Amino acid sequence: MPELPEVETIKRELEPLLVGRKFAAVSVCDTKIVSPLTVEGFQAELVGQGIEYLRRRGKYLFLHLSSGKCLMVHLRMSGALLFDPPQPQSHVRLIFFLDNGSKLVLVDRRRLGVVSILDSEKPVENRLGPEPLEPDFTTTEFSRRLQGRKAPVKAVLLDQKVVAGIGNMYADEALFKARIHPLRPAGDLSPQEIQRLFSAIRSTLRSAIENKGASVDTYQRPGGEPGTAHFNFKVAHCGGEPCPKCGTPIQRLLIRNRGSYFCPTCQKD
DNA sequence: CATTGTCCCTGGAAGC
DNA sequence: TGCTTCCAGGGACAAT
Repeated sequence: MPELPEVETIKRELEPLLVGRKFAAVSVCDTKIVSPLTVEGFQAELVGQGIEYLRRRGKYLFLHLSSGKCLMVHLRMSGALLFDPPQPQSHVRLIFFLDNGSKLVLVDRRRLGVVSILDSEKPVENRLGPEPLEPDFTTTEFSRRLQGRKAPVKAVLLDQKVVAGIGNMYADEALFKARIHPLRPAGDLSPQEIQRLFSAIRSTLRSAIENKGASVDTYQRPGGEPGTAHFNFKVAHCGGEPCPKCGTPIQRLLIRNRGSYFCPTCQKD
């Protein structure tokens, strides 16, 4: 499930392969993914367009086109962008043919992924909070965004308007590292806890990027390789296993219908 | 505005 | 063995 580190990895690895290329043709294998555009409308926006640069914002990926518009891609749960896959793939939704004979294939087993053509990043930007690894994300800013919120801190971390790019796995990992129980009301955290969580979010995401993302489900990099970040997971998807710090079995509970993993000893209520 | 619940979607696992 | 049911979860959206 691509979260910030996975999308960042995909962006970095696709960048040298795509920038400077042109779209020669586009095959739409699943018309739902380009909705509300028609197949013809989607193709008309892309064919002949050059790819000038790539940008990631939260879990969104943008390919900026020579027309000034951009192709927005959100992979959601099961999407992947594969560059020149050697084997025929199942669940192919879109094929982008480039002017050098290469192709970029969007596969998405569960069909939750979203693709659209936008005039700018603005509509997405307006829905997102700060980038957790950029300088404008500070403890003061983070603290201000948690202020007064009564919802569980785990739920608030998943709110993309608070911080962009954190998903279920990295929220659990950051809370464990900061030793904070996922059900604590976000607005009740002490300044020390906010500082710990702030640092934990950043170090968890940075380390995951260094490890090229976590291949827990269907995530694969554009060349088909897995990431290795999941080998460092302490709690995420580790229900029943002993906590690496104290040996207590990792517990799982549902918060807003999201499976949440934590150590009941290290993360006190 | 903050918060909560529902829906989308499908392959694999679990249950009968 | 074969069928049905449940589950994973990001984010848009509606309701309160």
